[in-house]
Amino acid sequence: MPKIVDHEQRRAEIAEIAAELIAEGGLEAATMREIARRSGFSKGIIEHYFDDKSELIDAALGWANQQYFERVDRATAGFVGLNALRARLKATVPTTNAVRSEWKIRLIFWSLAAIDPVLQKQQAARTRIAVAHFAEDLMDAQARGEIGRLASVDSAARQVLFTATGLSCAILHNPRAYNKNVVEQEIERIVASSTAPNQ
Amino acid sequence: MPKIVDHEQRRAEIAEIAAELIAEGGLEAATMREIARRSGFSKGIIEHYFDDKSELIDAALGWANQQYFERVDRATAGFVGLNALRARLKATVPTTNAVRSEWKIRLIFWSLAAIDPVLQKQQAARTRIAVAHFAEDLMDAQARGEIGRLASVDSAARQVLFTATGLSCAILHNPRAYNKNVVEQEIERIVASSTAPNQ
Amino acid sequence: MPKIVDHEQRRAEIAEIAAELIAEGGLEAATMREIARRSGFSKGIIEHYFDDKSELIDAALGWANQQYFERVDRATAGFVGLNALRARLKATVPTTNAVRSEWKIRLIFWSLAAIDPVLQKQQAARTRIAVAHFAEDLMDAQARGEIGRLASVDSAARQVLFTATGLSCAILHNPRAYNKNVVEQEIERIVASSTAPNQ
Amino acid sequence: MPKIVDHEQRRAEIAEIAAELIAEGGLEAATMREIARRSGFSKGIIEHYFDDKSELIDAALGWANQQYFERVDRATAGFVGLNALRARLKATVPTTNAVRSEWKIRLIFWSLAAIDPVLQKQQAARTRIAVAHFAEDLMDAQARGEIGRLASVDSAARQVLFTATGLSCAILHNPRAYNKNVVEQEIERIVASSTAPNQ
DNA sequence: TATGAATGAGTCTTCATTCAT
DNA sequence: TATGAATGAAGACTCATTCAT
Repeated sequence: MPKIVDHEQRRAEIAEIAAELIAEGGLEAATMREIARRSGFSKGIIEHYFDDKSELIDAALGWANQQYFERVDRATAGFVGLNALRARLKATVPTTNAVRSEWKIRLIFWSLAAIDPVLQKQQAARTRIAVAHFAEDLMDAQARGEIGRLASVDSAARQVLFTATGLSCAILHNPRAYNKNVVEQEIERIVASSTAPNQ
Repeated sequence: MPKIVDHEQRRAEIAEIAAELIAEGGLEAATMREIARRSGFSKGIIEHYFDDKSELIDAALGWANQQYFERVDRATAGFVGLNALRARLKATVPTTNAVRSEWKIRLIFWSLAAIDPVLQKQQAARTRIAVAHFAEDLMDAQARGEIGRLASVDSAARQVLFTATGLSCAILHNPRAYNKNVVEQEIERIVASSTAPNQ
Repeated sequence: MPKIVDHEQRRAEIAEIAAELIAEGGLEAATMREIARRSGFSKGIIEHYFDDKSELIDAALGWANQQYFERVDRATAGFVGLNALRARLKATVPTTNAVRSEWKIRLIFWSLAAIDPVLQKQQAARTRIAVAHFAEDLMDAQARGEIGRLASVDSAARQVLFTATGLSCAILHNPRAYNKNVVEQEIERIVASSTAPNQ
Repeated sequence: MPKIVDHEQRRAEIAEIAAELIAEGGLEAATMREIARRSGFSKGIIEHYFDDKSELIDAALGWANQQYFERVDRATAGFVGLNALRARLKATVPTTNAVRSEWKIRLIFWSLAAIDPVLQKQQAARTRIAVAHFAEDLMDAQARGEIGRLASVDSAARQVLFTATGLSCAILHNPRAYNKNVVEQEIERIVASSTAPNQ
């Protein structure tokens, strides 16, 4: 009779610790040894749940991304159109430590994806999903008459994503320059600029 | 008298090789051994030019950044206002292999900077310089009457940078989706959106 | 369950080998590689037992010192007063290869301690212990009437230690000049001189 | 016409710097690089004066020893008998930084000599010379009637050397416990004990 | 399921030494 | 006489991975 352990939950637990370590000290800091130490498991047990280190890293990055989508879902719940867009942006941009960690991991993932074609495809897919979410908000806004007719919703959505990405990177490297007010203004600018009539 | 070698040039030579390796395989690929191998020098000689690996990595990142500024300078030479802005954006976005490499390195640097406060300051400074360049273009455009009066040149310049950043990341992870035409359209969109009258 | 190994014993085993190497060829000879080779273990396993090389060296020095105290305890067992003092001195002075090795290590440790304040404290403490043992012998001798009343037992004990130290260094560097008889005479001189009535 | 440089003086200059480095950080600290750096000469020039590193180390140790004898000569000049003995001891024991450095180097040399037969012979010779000097003082003291007839001058001289050696090591590792007064008492004790009538 | 002992490749770094100029 | 460029061996250390128990 085997001891009952939820395999998936255990994997997630380990992946989360790996993600934490990555956020704290980069990929190099996430050694099997340290993951084992911090999780309280032995080195062997981790190998039991993850064949490989790369598999573990994948899981850590996946975990971080899942956190992102769950958080955005919570943040946008109950909102539609421009308000949903605002909430989505607010939940995306690194203003809290949790989101900062997320962005650290994301940048690391991006730099890996810039090299590895497999990760590149994953990333392209994620970008598509993110654009789709922004597009949905914009279409709702259009439908509700909050904004005028956009020449291309998709194009506007991409602009939102791009600008939010650049803003997030800037915040990440200069958090002090971006307090709550400044960030809100920047978000308003993104919303206004992407939904301007002639776009 | 010792063999005559231009110390600085030799440093740049090695830094370039390191930058190449980083662009090809990430920081991990840039081992002293591989740098030595590819440069044709022995391992020891690299220590002669760089006290430390971190010093070498710094030099590699610095080299990449210098390449960027030199390239942008060449690209914008002879242009003013919106045309300079267009040229600057075109030279920034990763449409050639050289610029792709640059962006790979930049992302790695950013992910390091997200963790290391010293690099963070460097990056914040670079962001300021980049914004200043975009702002200059916009002010010229204003002065020449190419665009209307901007509420805030600095704000518009930041928007340009942010969007260009996001666009560049997207191109990096999905180069096929961004052929010459698409990229040009995106650049036009950035220009139009940041200089729209109500901004 | 993992392979069962007595962690402490294994540490002692490795420390002993390190001590041997140090005695044979100085600190420089005690490389991790050589310790691994001679112990029959791989290089990596030594890290498993010692975080650091300095920790390993500490252990080696500690091992040597422990050997010393155990040997002296055995040598003085059953003796009291002057006879204990004689036995203690005899067991201290490098007349056998084992004790020679011990003194080699001791000198290396002393030269390290001359530079490193932490080791200096350790050494000062060891000196105090050694003096205390000699003092005990002298007090017993006094109590038993073997010798007259000493002006200062502690002072006499220090003199014993100092002279024995100098003698040991001399023997170490000129073993041929100090055969069994000569050494015994020297020991007698130390005993006589430190317990002379007017001291 | 070659540049005029006093070969021997230059050697001594370099040897002194090496000795300094050894006293500060042990043998390991005396790298060719650091010696070159601190002396202001290039690495190559040092090789010009010393074929080998070991030759340089020898010179450094020799320099330190020479300093010792010169200093003792100065200290004992004008003194005879017991006063010369006292002055000699005072000049031997590490109460100043210069002498401390000397003892640090001496201990390092001793630990090398414990391993290397060649150095061992050198050291044995030095010991003989030191004993001879102490013996001379004692014979003068005898001749002048300062002390009674010694059973063996040589034996007493050796005792002086041994005790002074042990005392010096103790001071080296616990300088605070040995202020000027304590050291003078210890020296008096050495003199008294080695010249006691029944010795 | 779980442990941690053991391995060995690989990393950066330091160093004495050689040699062209 | 003098420089410092260049070499290559050797050092400590880290790490993912394997495996006996």
